[in-house]
Amino acid sequence: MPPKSRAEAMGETREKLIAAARKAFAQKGFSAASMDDLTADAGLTRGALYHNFGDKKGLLAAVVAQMDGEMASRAQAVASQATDEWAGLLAEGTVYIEMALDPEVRRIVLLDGPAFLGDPSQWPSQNACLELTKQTVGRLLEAGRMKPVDVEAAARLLNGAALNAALWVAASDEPRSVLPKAIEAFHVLVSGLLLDPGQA
Amino acid sequence: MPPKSRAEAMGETREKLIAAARKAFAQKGFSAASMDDLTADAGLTRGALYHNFGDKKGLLAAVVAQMDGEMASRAQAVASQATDEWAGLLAEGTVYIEMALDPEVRRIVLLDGPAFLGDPSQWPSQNACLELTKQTVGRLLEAGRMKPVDVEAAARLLNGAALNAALWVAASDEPRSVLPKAIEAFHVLVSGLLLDPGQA
DNA sequence: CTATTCACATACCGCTCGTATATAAAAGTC
DNA sequence: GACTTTTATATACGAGCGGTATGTGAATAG
Repeated sequence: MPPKSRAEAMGETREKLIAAARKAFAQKGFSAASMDDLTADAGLTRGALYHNFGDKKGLLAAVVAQMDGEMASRAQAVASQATDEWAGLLAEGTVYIEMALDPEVRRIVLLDGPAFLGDPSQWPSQNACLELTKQTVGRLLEAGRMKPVDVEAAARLLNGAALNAALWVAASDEPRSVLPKAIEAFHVLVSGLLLDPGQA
Repeated sequence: MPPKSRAEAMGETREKLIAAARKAFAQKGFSAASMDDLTADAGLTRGALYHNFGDKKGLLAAVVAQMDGEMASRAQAVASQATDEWAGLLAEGTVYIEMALDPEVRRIVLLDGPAFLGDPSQWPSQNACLELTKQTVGRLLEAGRMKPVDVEAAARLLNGAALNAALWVAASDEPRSVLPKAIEAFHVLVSGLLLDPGQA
């Protein structure tokens, strides 16, 4: 094994810290997670953390960016397998709801992220999930299949509805029985955007 | 002025602390707000706070309960003036969006509340806003004007969409020009729940 | 009038984040 | 290849935080 170059060694520590932070933030929440414990868990100290991410919020931003990217690519993979654009939008929303059942996603991306980093539209990661939904909505509008609405407004409402549905499902006593209700209600709600109900 | 009874004196300190907390939480956010500063601002010390609310989260819960109640009563007042139930639901959602433009509401009820107290459906305050929407949806379902969906699911999705729309509006560069877009998109989306589009 | 309760203040402790400093290894230079 | 510089990480320190344990004086009860 050749000696690691400086750049790739630093990349590894960044990955280790982000992985440890993901676990700690998901388990204890952002504000209750200790940076001493977190860095020790990664075999490092706070020195590495401050050098790489500036401060605690910088680390959160990096974690959120990573998870947001993962979520978006998964959503895109699902949507691309749909038969048409409209089915793709429905599938995209559905998979957002399902992904938000993961406690890690819920706590970090949906709760602590907005509370400590501000609105997702201003995140450094550019919020890949929201961008993806905007593109899908834009294509549907161009195809003349949707009522004329503002693209960004529609995307925000769709994401908001999906994510809130997921929070509800996750907090319920029997998530597995509540999930289909949430998905069905989401589909009904989204149908309001459809221009010609006969096409649905 | 007669000497204050013990009970009403305690009520006054509770009110003073809640008022000071509302201001502090809105300005600095829950986690950054200092309980020493906050209580001193109310002319008290942390002793009063721990005696009345148990801990910092207890104070947040009390603040959220108060604000949630205020929002629900305002929404009910607006909805009750609508011509029919359907218009009432639309008006209710619209006023939620508008209320969420208040920075105090946004920060405390929409961001810090869920992050530190968990899902709104489990708040001690019982979440009056959500309850109100559920009742409205329930009446529309009984009247046969809505597609058959789960009441709670529909209410959660509607609130989620409205609140997320508000977060988007508030974070935008020109809230005043974006607000009507959000409201219109909300109305279009909600129309998906309507059974007979001709009635809208 | 005495005894008790209790609402609030004070004192203290462990822990946390951020910074300032130290160190050792890689990278650059000739 | 030796010397200097850069820099990625570790260490040390201080200010401030929340929570608890304890003190205190006024309102209540008998």
